[in-house]
Amino acid sequence: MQTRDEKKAQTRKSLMDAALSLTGNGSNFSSISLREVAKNAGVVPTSFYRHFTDMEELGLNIIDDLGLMLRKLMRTARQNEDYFDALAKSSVEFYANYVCTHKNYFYFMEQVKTGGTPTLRKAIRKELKYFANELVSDVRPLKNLANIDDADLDILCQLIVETVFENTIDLLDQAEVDPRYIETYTEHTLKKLRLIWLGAIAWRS
Amino acid sequence: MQTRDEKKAQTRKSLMDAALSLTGNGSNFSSISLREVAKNAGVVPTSFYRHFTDMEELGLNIIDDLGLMLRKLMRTARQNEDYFDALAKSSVEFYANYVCTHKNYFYFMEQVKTGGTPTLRKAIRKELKYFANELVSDVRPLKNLANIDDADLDILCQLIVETVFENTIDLLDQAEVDPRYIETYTEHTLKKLRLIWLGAIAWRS
DNA sequence: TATTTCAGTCAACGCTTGTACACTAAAATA
DNA sequence: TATTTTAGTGTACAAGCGTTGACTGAAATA
Repeated sequence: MQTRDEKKAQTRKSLMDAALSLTGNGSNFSSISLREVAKNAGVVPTSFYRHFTDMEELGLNIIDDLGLMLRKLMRTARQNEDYFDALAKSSVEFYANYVCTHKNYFYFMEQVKTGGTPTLRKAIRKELKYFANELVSDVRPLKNLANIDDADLDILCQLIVETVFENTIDLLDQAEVDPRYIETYTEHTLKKLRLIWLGAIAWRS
Repeated sequence: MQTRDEKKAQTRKSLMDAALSLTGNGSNFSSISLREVAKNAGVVPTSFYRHFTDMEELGLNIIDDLGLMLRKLMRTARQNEDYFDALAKSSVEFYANYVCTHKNYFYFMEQVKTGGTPTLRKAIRKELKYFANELVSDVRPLKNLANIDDADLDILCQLIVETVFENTIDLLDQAEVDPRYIETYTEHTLKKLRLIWLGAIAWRS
C-alpha cells in the first residue's frame, strides 16, 4: 500500500493524463468537460475539486510539466557536442522522435499555444521564450556570430525555436497516417534551419 | 425592403459574424455553442439549421471567406512594386495593419490552425499552402535565387509564410494592450525575413 | 389573384454540464 | 488507542446543450 499523499498524487496524475489523452485523441482542451476528465481518470466528478479549482488550473499544471519536459529535452540535446551545428541532423531527428513519443503533450501544446484561454496562451509563450533564451546563451559564444548584436541574437533564436515548433502540428497529424513523415519533417526543418543559419552568418547588425 | 435571398444572406452573415466576434472576444471556437452563436446573431437557435448543418460547417465557411481575404491581401501587396523586397518594410507593415483591422478573422485563424478539429486544421493549412505557392511563382524569376532548385524554393516560401503568420497571435494579444506593439512586431518580423532572405541568397541547392 | 415555398418561430425532449452538500472510511496524528 | 483529517463517494439541482417537429406569415411563383 501507499501513503495518503502518494495516492493523492497518483489521482492527480490520472486527471492530468486523462486531459492529455482526450486532447491527444482530437478533442479540444477548451471544450472538454471536467466530468469527462474525471470519468476518464476513473474518479467521480466532485473529486476533481480536491486537486484543481477548474480546468484552467489543470491546464496550467500540464504546462508546468511540459516546461520541465522541454528543458530536459534541451539538456539532452545540448550533450550532443555538435549542438550548433544543432542545425545538425541528430538534434532535429531527436526532437521529431521525442514529439512522436510524447504525442499527447505536444497536441496539447499546439492546441493551447494559439487556441487556449489568454492565460494558458501566455503560459505557453513563457515556456517558449525560456527555450529561446537558453538557446541564446548557448549560441552567443560561437565565432560565426560575432557580427550579431544581442538584440538581433534574441530574434535569431526566437526564429529558430519558432521554426522547429511551427510544424509540430503537421508532424503529429501526418505521422499518425504515415510514420515516414517523420523523415520528411526532419528533412524540411533541417533545410529551414540551415537557411536561417546561412542568413545568420551573413548578417551584420 | 429586400428580396428573400438577400435577407437570408444577411442572416447567414450575422451568424458567421457572431461566431467571429465570440472567438475574437476570447472564446474558443470549439467550445462556443450553436445557441450562443444564434443568440448573438439575434436569431432563434433552430434558425441556425437553415444555413449550416453544424458548427463545423460554419467554420469551414469562415475559412473560405478568410481565404478570399488573404488572396486579396496578397494581390494588393503584389502591386507594391518592390515586392521582393517584399521583405521590404511596406509589406509587413501592411500585413500588420490588416491583421489589426480584421482581428476577429485572425483570432479565428490562429485558434483553428492548431486548435480546431482535424478537418478545420486541414482547411486552414490548405489556405496557407496556397499562399506559399503564390509566393513561389512570384519569387522564382528573381535572379538572386538562381541557385535554389524548385523543391527548396517551396521550402523557402513555406518558411517565409510561416514566419509572417507565426507571431500573428502575439500581435493580436499585444496590440490590444499597447498599439505600439505593431511597430515592434513589424520590426522583428522584418529582421527575421531579412535573415531568411540572406540565407536564401547564400543557399546552394 | 391563388398557390407554393421557406426563413424564422415556438415549445418540448432527453442529455450533459458545473457545483453544492452531506457522507464515508481509511490514513495521519495525538 | 482515541481523535482528527481528508481523498473520494453519492445525490441533487438549475442551467445550458443539440435537435425534433409542427407552425406562421411574407415573398416568390404560377
